[in-house]
Amino acid sequence: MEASKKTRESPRSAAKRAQIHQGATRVFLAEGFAGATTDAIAKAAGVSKQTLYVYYRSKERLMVDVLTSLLSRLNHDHAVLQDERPVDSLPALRTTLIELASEVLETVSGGEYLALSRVIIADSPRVPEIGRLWAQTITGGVRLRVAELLERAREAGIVVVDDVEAATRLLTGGLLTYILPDGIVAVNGPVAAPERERVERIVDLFLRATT
Amino acid sequence: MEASKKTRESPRSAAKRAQIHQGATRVFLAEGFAGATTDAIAKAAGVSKQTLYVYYRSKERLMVDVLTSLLSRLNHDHAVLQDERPVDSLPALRTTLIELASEVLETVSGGEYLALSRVIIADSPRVPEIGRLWAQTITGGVRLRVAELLERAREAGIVVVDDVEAATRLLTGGLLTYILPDGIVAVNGPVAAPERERVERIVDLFLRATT
DNA sequence: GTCGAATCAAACTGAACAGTACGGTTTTAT
DNA sequence: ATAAAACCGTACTGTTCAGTTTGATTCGAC
Repeated sequence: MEASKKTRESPRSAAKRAQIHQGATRVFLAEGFAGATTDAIAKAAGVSKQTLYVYYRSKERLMVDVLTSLLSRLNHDHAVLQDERPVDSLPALRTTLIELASEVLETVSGGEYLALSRVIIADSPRVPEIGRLWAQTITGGVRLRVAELLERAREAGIVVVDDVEAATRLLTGGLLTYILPDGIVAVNGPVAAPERERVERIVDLFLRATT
Repeated sequence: MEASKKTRESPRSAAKRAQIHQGATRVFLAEGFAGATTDAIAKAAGVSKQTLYVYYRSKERLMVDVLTSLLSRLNHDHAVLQDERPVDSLPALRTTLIELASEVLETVSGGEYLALSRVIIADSPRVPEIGRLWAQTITGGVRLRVAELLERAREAGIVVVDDVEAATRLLTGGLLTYILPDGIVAVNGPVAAPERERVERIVDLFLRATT
């Protein structure tokens, strides 16, 4: 038996809260902030509107919570952004970069990431901190990661780069063009991620500039 | 029915229409579609709401008109996208690419382009043709242009590129990272365009991969 | 000056929607 | 079994806003 006292705080049951969160995620991604009505969210979550307002004080709070979780989840899904990877030989660096690129492009070309980005960009004037978080999350994270890999490879004498920042921009930007200017407005489902071979060609081209 | 009489067409005076158009542009860029009220637009244009609805049948029509004009204007401002440029020597190619990059980055980092992009991205689910137009307008246009320049340079034996598309993506993407993932959510005015020297470094790095 | 077209200001209509109130039903703990 | 807590559905409130109506005023041609 638990001796926990029933403190009357906002969350009564974590499961219910998750259920609302989940329904709201679907509706916000599909409709954006303005387009998502609280009635629709309640219905999608299988919950009465009343209950929704017990768990979340306002529609805006709910959305910030939903977007933040989504960003955090998308970020943590990327082992390649966290794990140690070998860069101690040119083939190793090449493999690492290709893996990183493929994995990230996979995520970023999914309908979920694109829809999320659309919502965040639209509302960034109103909720600027979410905008900043978004910019840091995948694209920014990848840039940091690539910069770090290149730096290590340079110290190991594998590559020659006098301007790590420029090199990083070149590679990450080159990869993301497949998604970002185009996919963001391609509304009909996810956009096609470039095939592995194409990614390899870009990485190889990039490596020609650094050796 | 008599086809005689005077057909009451939408525009009565081109000047008034332009006046409304101009006011609406300001308000839409600042507030987005949802945030812009027709009252605010009428006020900004110095026109009564009544008159506004004489010239435009709905708020949506007005916005499509405004966005389309903006895109077209931004596009035609770029001489470097239209004019013939020399690529018959490596220094000439280099200069051409740097000029192209600088000019485009100048436009694209301006608050107007970023605000416009935000609005279009937000509403692309509702008005997909504007989204497509946007993707083709500057970023897409630059990509076509760079591809063409590289192709010509390759035929002239100036550079070695076995995959023009990959090379194009690498360069344009590398340049646009300065703006696109970051600037789009940086709401406080325009974002800093990279200085000339930085642009030169990216172009030089890119050229190392193609020679 | 006169007449009609264009414009203006302000009030109105109807719909959408965030958030609340309320009365009834289910769940959970004891 | 019982009561409290959580939940449900529906209806209500107040507000915002696109688009319309009204009725008055200005402008331009003749």
